Amino acid sequence: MNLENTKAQMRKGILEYCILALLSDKEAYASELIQTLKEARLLVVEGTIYPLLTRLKNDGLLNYRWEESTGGPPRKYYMITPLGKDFLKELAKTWVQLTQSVQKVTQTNQ
Amino acid sequence: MNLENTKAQMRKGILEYCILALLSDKEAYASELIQTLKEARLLVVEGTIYPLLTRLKNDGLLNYRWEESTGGPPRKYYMITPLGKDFLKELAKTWVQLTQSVQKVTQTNQ
DNA sequence: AAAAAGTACTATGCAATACATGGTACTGTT
DNA sequence: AACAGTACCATGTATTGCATAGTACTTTTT
Repeated sequence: MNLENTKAQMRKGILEYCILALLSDKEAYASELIQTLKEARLLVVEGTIYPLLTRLKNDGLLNYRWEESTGGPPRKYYMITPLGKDFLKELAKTWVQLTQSVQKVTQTNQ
Repeated sequence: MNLENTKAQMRKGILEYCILALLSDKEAYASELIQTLKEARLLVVEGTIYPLLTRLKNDGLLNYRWEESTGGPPRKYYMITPLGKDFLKELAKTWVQLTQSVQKVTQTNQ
């Protein structure tokens, strides 16, 4: 049992929600998302985010377009789809309910 | 991509926290924990909780004692250890930080 | 001009975990 | 004796975060 591992487990399933939320605000490419999440102390790495974006795109929650970069290779800018917005709404509800449940269960002690 | 699946993913890693929190309040056996979590709308099933309790026990965060039941087979009452309490404190911190991060990332939209 | 460094995307494999499923064992009721 | 209810346990599967390694393009350094 290791704390870092448990932290990683807690992050599971939340990334989808965070990424959809960020992209519902404005489109972005992968490295940009990593940077934003890092600033919010949500550590994410390339090996996590690229497969996740591909998954979300394959499921019709995201789309992307290529854009040339001033330096470096072209970027894939991801944007949320209407289906993605619907899904985001559900995830937001789920998240609120989950935090309430955890609150309820953990409040008795300390 | 399926909402129920994503909900399950969100629950991941939170169960450990919830169970330690419940057991820090008072000892309990598996079916009792399932019932309590159910009442908090945190759905858990046997196949999830038994391996989890065993894992926490093997890692020294929990202990148990057998107790005869008035009806049915004897029960394993689990209780938290000092190490478990330390771990719980860390998990509580982690959870607070995580919810803050999610808040930060998801607040811009809607 | 060639080499190095930086940026961005992609592919593969592993480990951890929630859950489905099926099974064992004990008690009390019919 | 058969059945239902309670409680615990074992095995296999799917999903997912992450480590690792690799490709491709551009700019800077030598």
